[in-house]
Amino acid sequence: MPTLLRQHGINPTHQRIEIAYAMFSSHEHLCADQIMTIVNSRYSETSKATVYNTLNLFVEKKLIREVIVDPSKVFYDANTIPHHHFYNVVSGELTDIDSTIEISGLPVLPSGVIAEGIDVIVRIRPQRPEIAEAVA
Amino acid sequence: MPTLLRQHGINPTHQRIEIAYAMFSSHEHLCADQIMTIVNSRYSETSKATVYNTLNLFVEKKLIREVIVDPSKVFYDANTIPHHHFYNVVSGELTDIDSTIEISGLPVLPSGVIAEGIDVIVRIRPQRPEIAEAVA
DNA sequence: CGAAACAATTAGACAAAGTCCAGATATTAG
DNA sequence: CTAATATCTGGACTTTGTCTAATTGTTTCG
Repeated sequence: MPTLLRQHGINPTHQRIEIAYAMFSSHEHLCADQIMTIVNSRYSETSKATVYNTLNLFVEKKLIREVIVDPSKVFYDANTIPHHHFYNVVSGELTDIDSTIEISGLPVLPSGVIAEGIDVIVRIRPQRPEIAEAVA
Repeated sequence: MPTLLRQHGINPTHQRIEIAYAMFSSHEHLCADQIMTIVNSRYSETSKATVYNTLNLFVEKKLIREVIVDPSKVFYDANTIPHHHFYNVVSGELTDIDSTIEISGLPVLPSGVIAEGIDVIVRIRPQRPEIAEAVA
């Protein structure tokens, strides 16, 4: 893990290793708050500021990426290989789409800008939302 | 405008008409805060709570739709015809993609869920970000 | 070794978006 | 007119995230 951080130009400190470990061992999409809980679950203490700083640093260094689908919080994805997502608008659950999606008909970019990436989000909801809501 | 609201099952009150008017006369993507400014720019007073309640009501009644691209605020789109967006990650600007985009290779949905819609977001950034940042 | 110099972390104050609530106002029905 | 219902309001509150100033940790190098 320290090697992985160094490969991305990140000085591997204790807290950064813990946070990277949390990100890469969970194969879910976590938000800052969840990371903070995981990292502080044993006994150690990593501050909120450090969790946020570190996640932003990881994004900047392209170790992980942000997924913006929930109006109230950012998800982080340890998988930086281009792929897309299902987002359950009722439960807030975010999952990977495994198949390869082809997009055609993309327009020419406005001049002066370059593309940074394409996000495809398939918004889904339970067939019987009452049930899903009752469970939650 | 009252007719449009009624067609969507919305009781047209003074505030709701003002907010709908703001949404439909601007051909940009506005956020709650901007709507509030517009609606209160003349002399009238519409409270924050009403702006948020009304926008949520409009979304629920499918008069407008939410666009989630910015980690800190929700944009609203008066155009409910399926279409996709450019999002300038540096300036925060959100614009429509005019061309028709075809998506193939979509997976089967997980069982028990139905699709609500598909969002394609092409994230863009200025070629020389330093300049764009300096301007902003 | 020990003292600068620099990097990273921390607690807590702060900011912004959005929700909630209890009371005040409108509106409608009869 | 009055009761019932719908809507609106200010302000307190919550949540996510940022900022800052002080502290701690780590290098460097004489």
